[in-house]
Amino acid sequence: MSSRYKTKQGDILLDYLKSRQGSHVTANEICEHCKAHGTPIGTATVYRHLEKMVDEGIVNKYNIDSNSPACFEYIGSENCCEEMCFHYKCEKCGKLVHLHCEEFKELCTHLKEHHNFVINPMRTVFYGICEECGEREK
Amino acid sequence: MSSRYKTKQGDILLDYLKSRQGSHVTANEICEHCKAHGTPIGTATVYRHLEKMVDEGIVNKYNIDSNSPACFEYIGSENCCEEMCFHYKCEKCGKLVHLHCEEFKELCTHLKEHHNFVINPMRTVFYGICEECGEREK
DNA sequence: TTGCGTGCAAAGGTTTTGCATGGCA
DNA sequence: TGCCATGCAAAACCTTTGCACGCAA
Repeated sequence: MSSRYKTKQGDILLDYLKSRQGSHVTANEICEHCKAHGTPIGTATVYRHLEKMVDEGIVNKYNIDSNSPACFEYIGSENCCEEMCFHYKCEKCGKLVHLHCEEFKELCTHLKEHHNFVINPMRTVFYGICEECGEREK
Repeated sequence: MSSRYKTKQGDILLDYLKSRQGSHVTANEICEHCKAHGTPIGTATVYRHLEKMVDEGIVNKYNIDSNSPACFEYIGSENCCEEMCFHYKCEKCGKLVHLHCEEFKELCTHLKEHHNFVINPMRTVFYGICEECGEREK
């Protein structure tokens, strides 16, 4: 955490998120995990930390369905930002893939020039079906 | 509606959704509209119809943010997929904008050809800062 | 000591559900 | 007549907020 104060709860949360890197977690799952490990953390605290991390760009938040809880995923701080990478997530297997691609850069430029929209690559995720899952369905 | 019974409420809802084709509406907006037009329809009824229409595939449902209401959009029975529309959402003001754009189609093609990823435009939302909010910050 | 972090409980907002009533066929 | 649709109110859920207390620096 790059919060002002370093706290036990912040450390635990960050560690847990890191340990789950590559998959996603709900706020409730985090709470359950902490409780099960003898260090319960209040829901509000969990949400407050998650929000902060999302702002910092080290965690992504996905809203899959308005009725199911949001999913969070640790993505770290070093990769991406200036590199203009983006992510796509497979709706079938849940795999999250990082891509560096000129084509995406072009789209960003286009959005900016023609639609005056400055994209935030950290938060934008493409949903769809990945190669493996596509093959499997044939 | 292709429900079992044809009802006044079903007709009104479908008509309204059709009249808003190309944009999206929340359940609450629908309720307000109906109330304002002298034919109030219960929230539960609105949701029940929307759910049915989504199942039938004539309406799309977008979940932008876990805290804001879901958006619904009439797409009819045939078009959608070839239209390749997409959405972008402003992180500042929360505005959701709906675009039909060739550039996006190209990105989809590219992702498919070079990365073997078949994008789902229904679910993909671009996040960033819109024109107005960008201006305001200068 | 200062002021952020925490946790509880309550609030806020969206969506679903139970149930009695109304309306279509 | 039989059964689905409706609407109200309440429930269910996720998430945020208010507030008093605890803890880091």
